[in-house]
Amino acid sequence: MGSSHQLEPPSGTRDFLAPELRHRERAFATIRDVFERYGFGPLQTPAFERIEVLTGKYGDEGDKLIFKILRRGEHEASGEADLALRYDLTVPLARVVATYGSRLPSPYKRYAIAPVWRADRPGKGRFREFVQCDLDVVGSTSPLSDAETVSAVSDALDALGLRRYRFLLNSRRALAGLLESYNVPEALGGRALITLDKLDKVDSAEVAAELEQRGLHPTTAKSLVTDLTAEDSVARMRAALGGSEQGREGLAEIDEVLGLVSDRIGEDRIAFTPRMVRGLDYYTGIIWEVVAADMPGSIASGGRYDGLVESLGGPKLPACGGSLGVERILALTAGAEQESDGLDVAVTVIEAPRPELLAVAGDLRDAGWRTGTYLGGSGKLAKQLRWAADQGARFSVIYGADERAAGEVTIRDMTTGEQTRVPIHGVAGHLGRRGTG
RNA sequence: GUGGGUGUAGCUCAGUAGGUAGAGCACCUGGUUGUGGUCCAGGAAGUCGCGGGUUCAAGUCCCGUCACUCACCCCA
Repeated sequence: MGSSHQLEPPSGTRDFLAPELRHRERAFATIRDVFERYGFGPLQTPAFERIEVLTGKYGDEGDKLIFKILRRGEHEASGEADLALRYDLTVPLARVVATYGSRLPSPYKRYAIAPVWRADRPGKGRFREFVQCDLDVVGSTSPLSDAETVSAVSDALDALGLRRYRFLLNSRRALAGLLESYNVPEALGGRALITLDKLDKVDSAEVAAELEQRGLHPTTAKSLVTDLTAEDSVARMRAALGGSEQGREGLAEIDEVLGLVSDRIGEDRIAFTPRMVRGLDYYTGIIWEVVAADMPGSIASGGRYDGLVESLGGPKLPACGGSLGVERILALTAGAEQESDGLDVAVTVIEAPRPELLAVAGDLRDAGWRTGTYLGGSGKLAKQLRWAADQGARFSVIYGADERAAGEVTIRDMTTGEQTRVPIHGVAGHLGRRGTG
């Protein structure tokens, strides 16, 4: 009845009813199992943090997207915020490491599956409240830690049944080297990289124009765009990066990670992608993201952030990690395996409710069958069978005057319509255990 | 945050030159007093997103607002 939108959840947030929630929780459990198998342990932190912990970590754009919480009490009138909802799970992790330092195992490998909030404009596959599945290694500079996070994310995607995805691999150092090789002034570097990131969506001439508009020399802009879009762009990049110290370091770390994970996750599933740029300011080395067919944006991402813990006042510890965007992954796997949300067995109630019905239902439940009794107000069997069918029940139990007199119940197979009379205490025995046929 | 589109019954939508609303599906009841998924008959359901304006009269025109949506921005 056409009432107001006021009662709907705020835009960019959702209510989850049973079928969808089950699907989600199953996915979370799958991911958690993979992470545990890699030896990561769980961590839970508060939904909100002191605001100064969050600001300045995500870049200017990112800061605008932080949900702020106003001060309360006598300071309320000031309109200032002193707390904010977490924007991701990585910064809270860095805060934990800064707080507990040496009391944590080293390296510290942790995962977290929890909601984060962004004051973003919602859109397709884009929410203001969504769950991230993060895993990170703090305290290791070994390329193995980069490789293992990539590998774990890949395993998780496989376990979720995702097929068509690819890792794009790059390095902040390689990007810095790239800018150096092409003589892009440092001040323009950041914006130039973001512009380059558009190359897969936008026409290359437009990208070149935008680069010029940002202050690059026309010749620089053109050669950058040409080299990045050429057939042999990877070869051209490798050549260009060879001319700079940072470029060589970047290439080396990229090759090292590629060499470590290619066998495990498949060579065709990961590639050095010179134009791939990640927005978050805190990355310092390897960066990667996962793209999937039929989904704009990325479904997972990560990288190395060696300076973040220290910037929060903690020890100078290297770190790397990654995060899966389950919301987007769930959108891809939804419907693929539609779980029946209802009942296995529906127990009808023709006469007044009787204890035998609960006994039969109890036996079935003990045997693992998801069993429901009719709780509606109709005494008509037709209606109750319809209810049973709506619930997706494979069997219905019918218990009326006839059956009661004989000490039996009728079991109706809802797909074939076949009916059998069995002794009232033999129902579970007749159907067996759930799943064993 | 910027620009475009949409907003009519639970869902998908129609609504012709402004004259206070329609279809399909779903739902409910009955045909079948103990048998669902077919069929037939009937029924219920909308202050036409919200607020204001023009008009004798607005779902229809104008302004505002909110929501959703597409592109940009950014991201999972």
